[in-house]
Amino acid sequence: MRGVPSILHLDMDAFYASVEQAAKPSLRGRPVIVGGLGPRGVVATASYEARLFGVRSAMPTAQARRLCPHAAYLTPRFACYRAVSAVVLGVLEEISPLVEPLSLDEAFVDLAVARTGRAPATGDELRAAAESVRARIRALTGLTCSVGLAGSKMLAKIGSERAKPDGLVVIVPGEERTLLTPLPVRTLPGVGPATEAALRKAGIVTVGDAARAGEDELVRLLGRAHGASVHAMSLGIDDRPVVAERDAKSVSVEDTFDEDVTARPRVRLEVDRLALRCAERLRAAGRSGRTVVLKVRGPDFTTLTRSETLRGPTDDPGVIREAAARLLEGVDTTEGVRLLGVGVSGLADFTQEDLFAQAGPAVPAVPHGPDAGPAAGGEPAGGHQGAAPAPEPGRRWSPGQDVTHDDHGPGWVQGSGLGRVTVRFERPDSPPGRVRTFAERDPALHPSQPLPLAPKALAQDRSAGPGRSGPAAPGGPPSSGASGSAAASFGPPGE
DNA sequence: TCTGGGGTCCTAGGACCC
DNA sequence: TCTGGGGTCCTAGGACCC
Repeated sequence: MRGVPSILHLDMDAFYASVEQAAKPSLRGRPVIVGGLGPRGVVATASYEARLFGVRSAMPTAQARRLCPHAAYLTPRFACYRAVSAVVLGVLEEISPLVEPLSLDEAFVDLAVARTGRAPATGDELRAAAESVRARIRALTGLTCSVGLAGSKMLAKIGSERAKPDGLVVIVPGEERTLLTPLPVRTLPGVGPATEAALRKAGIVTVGDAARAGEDELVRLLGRAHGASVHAMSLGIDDRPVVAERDAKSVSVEDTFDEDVTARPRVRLEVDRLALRCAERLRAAGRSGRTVVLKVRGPDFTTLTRSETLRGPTDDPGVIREAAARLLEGVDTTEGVRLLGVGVSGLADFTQEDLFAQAGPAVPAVPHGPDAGPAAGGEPAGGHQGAAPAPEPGRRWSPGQDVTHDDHGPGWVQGSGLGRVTVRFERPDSPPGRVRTFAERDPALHPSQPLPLAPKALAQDRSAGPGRSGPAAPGGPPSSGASGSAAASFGPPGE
């Protein structure tokens, strides 16, 4: 808790959808939905135009299609979102060394620590710093964001929520309780559907109710840590510091199949693939871990996990694959599986080279008792039963994907099927483009890299300086570093 | 209309050790 | 012969977040 609102929470507005609209001129002002497009996909982000039809994040895409059939439905392009996110983080890091990213589109910043010179100290200076951040992000990316300023993380986040879209809300220290009291308990971080239901049963509906209930009662209802935390938050007490650089503690990959997979050999094959993908990610991150986790979700959506801790950390694909395979032998999949996942936790900073330590489990392997492998015998050796193949990255044309045609230049895939692909030829800085249709195997059509957003805005920013950053912006001179790295970071290929 | 993928943190029970 | 408490590690599950 601080006497000045020096914690900033920034949230990009409808981030994935807004990036798509910035990259694809024909989609501006239209409903855009980014997410999984398969039969079991869900919405990741809906543009504000799509929200008018009731489409929300986490909604099944099939439901979104009924609510808003005329929207553009696009597959996420994470390489592009990561590049834009890097530009945004660059802006934040210009003003403070203490930046804590929460995801590609959200971050906390501690404004009490300056990158250069004196940190903004008064309410007016803090507000000016926040407005300059918003203006700079807009200039560099063309995108809008919402910002909350408060004396704690919780309130800064509540502030940015209330600022949406494209606004700034300052929560003045001293007014926290008045603001919080009437809000639904669900507003507090850590209160989800289950906690909300448990509290409602006890007659606790608002933040004020929770504060009045007292810590002992909340601990009784929610358990030690959770109860104490909800109680403190309900009083506006939140001393969590902004923490930069947090090392990942686990790495995992998972796939939901278009149809449940029942054939045991196919289940084993998918677990193998996932284990190899997981090892790749681990190695790419330069990490290794001791505990291998297998995740299995059945047709009824119940999920189980099985884990095994090795004697030493590993990033060896073979070791991870064998551990995952051992774990699978202890799981009955005769009813079929909806999802499989493989993860590694207990991450170490270094890669252990000791092969002996990697060779086996730390505890005796899964006992080969009566319940060790229930399905092993009666498995129909059958074929693949129509289940869709695992996603093949990059093989098929997917809606939203960047492409280049030898004659027509850069564009993006609007749709495909029946041996044909439709492509719209436009760029972030062009007028809305035309659509052309090709054979799926047309040798002149190639997957390509995302183009940088708003190059005009970038050029303008370089020649004229930051348009609205105001007098004596505390972030120091507009660095060309952010825009330079912006362009550079569009280089590396996505998957 | 059934419900993605990547994470984090907490709880609880049993094993094992002192 | 019976009884005890604390600490750590491992496993499994669940809630929550974006």
